[in-house]
Amino acid sequence: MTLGGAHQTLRDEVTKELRRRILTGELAQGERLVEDRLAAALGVSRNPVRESIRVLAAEGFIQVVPRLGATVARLSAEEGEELFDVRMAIEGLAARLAARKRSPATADRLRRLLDQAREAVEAGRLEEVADLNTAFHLAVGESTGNSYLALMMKPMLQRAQWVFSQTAAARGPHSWTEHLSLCEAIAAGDEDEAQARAVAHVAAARRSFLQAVGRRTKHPND
Amino acid sequence: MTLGGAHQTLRDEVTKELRRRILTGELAQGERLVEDRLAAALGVSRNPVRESIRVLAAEGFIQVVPRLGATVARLSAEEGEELFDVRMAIEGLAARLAARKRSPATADRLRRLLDQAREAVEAGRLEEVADLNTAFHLAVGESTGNSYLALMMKPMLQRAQWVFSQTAAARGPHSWTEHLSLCEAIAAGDEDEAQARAVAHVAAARRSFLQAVGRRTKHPND
DNA sequence: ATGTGGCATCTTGTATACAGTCTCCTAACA
DNA sequence: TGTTAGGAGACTGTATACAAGATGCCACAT
Repeated sequence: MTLGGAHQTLRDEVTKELRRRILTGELAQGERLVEDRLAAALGVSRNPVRESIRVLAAEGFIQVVPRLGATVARLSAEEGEELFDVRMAIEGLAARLAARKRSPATADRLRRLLDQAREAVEAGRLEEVADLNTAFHLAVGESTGNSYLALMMKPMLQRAQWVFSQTAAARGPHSWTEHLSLCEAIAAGDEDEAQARAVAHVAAARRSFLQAVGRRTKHPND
Repeated sequence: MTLGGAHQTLRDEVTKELRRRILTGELAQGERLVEDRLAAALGVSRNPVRESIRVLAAEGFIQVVPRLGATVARLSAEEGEELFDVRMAIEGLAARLAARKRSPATADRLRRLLDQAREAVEAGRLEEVADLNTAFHLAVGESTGNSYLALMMKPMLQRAQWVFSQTAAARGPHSWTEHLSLCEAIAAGDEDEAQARAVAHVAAARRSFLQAVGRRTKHPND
């Protein structure tokens, strides 16, 4: 098949590939996903494609209308902005719980991800930077030991990555500094500070987003 | 087929039916889900069953191990308790945003759901009570106008329903009173109060849960 | 010119078939 | 008695086939 590398199941490979294409914009918002064509393009049968579509629909990347077919979901500016409200609540909680449950292994893992991200930035590997950014946020969620939190954060963070890639809203070195300070607060076990820094980080991301889409928030008092 | 009623697609019917069986405990934790047998039992082919399994796996109800098969997820007491942390964050946010965006239609809808729940309680229709409880919480999420919030809340609330059904932790009339006061705070547009009441409601639910599983929380300072 | 009915085509939904892998039992051997 | 090789059965992964609904175009009528 066209998909490279060692794989477990075609279904998983297809899911990853479709998700990647959506995140990078290779598959545009609203684009129709015809099972036959996707299957042929990926060199698989329709079955793995169909199962992938269900998964990505559950994650909110694809909209399915029975009998009519699947399309890449559309992402309005409002929907993009709304996501930040959810992120602040969830990632604030995640940072707090991660700080509460701090361990050297966790701190190491977070710092290592930040190192990798810095390297990727210096090498100009943009797509990898975005992936590592998401991985860092997810690692915070996983280090809480709260399995459902981690489970729900994964699609949320991927969606956040999508929001940024779709609006061409990039964040500069500020983001890295914010990650680092969050990491240290977690390592220090300072729950309040960790939550505050996570919330501030997401709020800063929202400002970048709003600037990119050229709108003002209607609720500046958040 | 065995599944009654008018349906759009078998896939959706199967998903609903499997979810229902998991929520009611008809399908027990850890129980193996053999595609062939499920398909035969529901009178459909394996394809709709497989697609359903992917959806329910994404929702966290089913665990899938490639080449080994699918099982109903296991829910430890710890995982049950952890869910309440997420719920407090998310439902607190939902209540706040619902209050901010209040409308007569929203208030009507919430009150109507509470009425139905009261009727179901009086008629002793337990399963319906649980469904209406979930529906109320979801309606709060939907009335925020934040589509992603509503999307992520749905599986979360279904999981919460599962947690309660699995631990035989029922809540008495307190729950109804708490819903009512939350409803009024939202209708009044009092953001702080709405959030506080939602958080308090979930916290009360957690106490019921902990009492049912006979454990003490390790973090009474939340 | 315009609206409408019907047919051809495309696409999804569902079922069936086949292949590969995992499990478990059995039996032979140390 | 314990251990391991082998093989039968069971189940998942993937592909293909068929059924049915949706779309769009064209001819025909007005």
